[in-house]
Amino acid sequence: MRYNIDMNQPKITINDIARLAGVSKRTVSRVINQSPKVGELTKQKVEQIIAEYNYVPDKQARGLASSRSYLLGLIYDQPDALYIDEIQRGVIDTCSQRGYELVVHPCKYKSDDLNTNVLNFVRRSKLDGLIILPPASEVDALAQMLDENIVPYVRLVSGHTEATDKFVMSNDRHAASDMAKFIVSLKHEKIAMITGPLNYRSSRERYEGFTETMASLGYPLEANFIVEGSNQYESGIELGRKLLTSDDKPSVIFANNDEMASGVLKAAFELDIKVPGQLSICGFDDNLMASRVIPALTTIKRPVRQMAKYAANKLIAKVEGNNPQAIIQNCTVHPELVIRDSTGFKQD
Amino acid sequence: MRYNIDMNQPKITINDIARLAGVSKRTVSRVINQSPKVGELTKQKVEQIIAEYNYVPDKQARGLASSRSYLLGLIYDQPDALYIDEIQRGVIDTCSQRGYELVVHPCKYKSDDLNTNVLNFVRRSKLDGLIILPPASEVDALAQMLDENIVPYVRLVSGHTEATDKFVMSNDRHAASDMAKFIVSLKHEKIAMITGPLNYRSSRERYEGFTETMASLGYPLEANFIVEGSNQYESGIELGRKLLTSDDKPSVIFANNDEMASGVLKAAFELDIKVPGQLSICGFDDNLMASRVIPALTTIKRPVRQMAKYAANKLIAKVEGNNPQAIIQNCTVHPELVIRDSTGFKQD
DNA sequence: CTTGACAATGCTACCGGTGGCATTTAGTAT
DNA sequence: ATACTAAATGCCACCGGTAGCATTGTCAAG
Repeated sequence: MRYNIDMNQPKITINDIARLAGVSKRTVSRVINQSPKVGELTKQKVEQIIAEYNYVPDKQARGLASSRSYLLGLIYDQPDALYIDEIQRGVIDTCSQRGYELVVHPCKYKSDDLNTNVLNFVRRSKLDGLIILPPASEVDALAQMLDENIVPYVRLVSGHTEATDKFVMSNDRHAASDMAKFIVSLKHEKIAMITGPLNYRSSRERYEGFTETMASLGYPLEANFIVEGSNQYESGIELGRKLLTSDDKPSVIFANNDEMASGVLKAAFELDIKVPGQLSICGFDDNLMASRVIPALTTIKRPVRQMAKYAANKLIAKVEGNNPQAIIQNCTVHPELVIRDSTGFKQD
Repeated sequence: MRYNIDMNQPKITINDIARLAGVSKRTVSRVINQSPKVGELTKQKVEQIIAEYNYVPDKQARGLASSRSYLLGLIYDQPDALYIDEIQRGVIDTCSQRGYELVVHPCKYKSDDLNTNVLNFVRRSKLDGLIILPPASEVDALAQMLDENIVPYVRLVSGHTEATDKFVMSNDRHAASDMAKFIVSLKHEKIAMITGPLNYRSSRERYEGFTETMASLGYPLEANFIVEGSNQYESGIELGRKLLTSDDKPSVIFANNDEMASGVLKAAFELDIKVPGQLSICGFDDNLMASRVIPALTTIKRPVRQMAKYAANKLIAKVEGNNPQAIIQNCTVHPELVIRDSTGFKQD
């Protein structure tokens, strides 16, 4: 069996290519870097030789000379492995197309030394840029530090911002609004929401999108039907239990994410409340669990992979500096309602 | 606000350290690489300066000169994001301690060009070594190719092998055997198993461990109570449905993994079969879902993080070449039974 | 026919380390 | 004291690229 590449045979370098093409290495370098000041003819000649010998410039040498690494970093904290996995695959897709590699870096976003930690990470491997996932992406101090140190980055966030060069956005507000409309269409009137931590932008977006739409449709949420959770499963259980054991029970609970929605489901089960018969439950994210849980959750699906690709492309555009267009392109993504089995018409 | 590191201020290099310590850069290099041929006194002096100036050698320069990259690659395919996330965190833990970075590389393990793909990956970034996750870790052709190309690697697998220098192992057989004993202790007699694809080593280990122990305890499984699944959720639903609609129903189903066990649970729900009342269900892996599903699954927990650390340490040992001890150390991990709500005594 | 301007290409000094070999220093046997 | 050897350290070429500047070539304007 043969492979295209044989690491045993001495690696060909830019010098070899230069010699074979009968030009100087400087010219080969120009071709590699798509410099405009190369004769069309020479360019073709060199490119042909490069292709013929399957030459790939050495990233380390390139990096050493140009202080670049062709390495992108992914900063995340989130315990939601499914989300991260999806992101990674999306980023890697476009990374490998464009000659970059992805280095992953989990961290605790609310630790005091987040900044130092991340900066060290960048510095250790001379990373060319960073993609930052929520909730770390919401830490402005981090972004500011990166700005100060001239480290290119792209943040994935919920909500809208004008700084399109630094964000890939998800219109969670609109999606939450859709959820509100859907719930109203089911004739429910006693509606509760378990929000995420309201210091998170994503939580606020969803919360506001939902409650505002609800109000505008004539069903403003009662104060005691709005509770703030932690986005954790356990929090869903606890708050679900609380909502479902009060005298005045809601007939539908919208949770800020699927984790908590699953928790609510668990609480309902414990309390012997039928879903969706006596209670409808909705989540947000459409993570894997959402469809595995019984009954499967009605939720909102974000095009996570797409966001990842947007982010990678934008970041690479920033790193490479050409194509200013791509840098400022508005990358906003629109999550969609997914109706499954955890919701139903109001029963009396 | 100040950070330890300021990327704006010119980076200090080995030359600076050499000058400050009053020695040649070669000596500093020796200190960095822990060469034994440095005087104790000079060594301390240099180390002190290094610490004082927070000097970190440039990976690219180092790599260029020594043809190393301080980058480790993680090869995986598996759709189980939770598993991958856990592995990543484990690997990264030890990586960062030892000065390495992790580059991730998802791929389709049964594609024809797996070998070329992986080799390209290694070559592109001059990776120092590879950690290979199942099922890609079971592809011998891949390992062989890596051997031929002198790429260090460690494979994570289920089962045992003597080549302790190339594997981190999980004793799934023993764990499956424990599961068998547990089930027998619950007085069940009609026992079914949904295996994984039997061309996977892990599936065979679990299958054999379970059925052999069952037989030795006097409850050999009937042929029609052994069915082969794909490890996917859907497969669990389908096979669960099949087993539970036959005339002769099992009172317990052991699935090769939690994904399929969840599928079985779903099937039971559809068929209005109570779990664990009428049917007990067990899984394997203890992935996140196992505890979220209702009822929570009795399953087997692998110390995944630990395996990841073992793998990273072994790989680094191979890469660095010193410490032959660590290279051949037997890294076998023992998964444990986790009893939750999906199993119960046989009812009549 | 010169000269200038611009395009195309080459020369070469780095980038920040490593490693082979030379050199210096110190310790030991004779 | 002298020669010899091992330990400690320095010198310098090199890893494979990039980039500033020099050089060569071409064509049009003067």
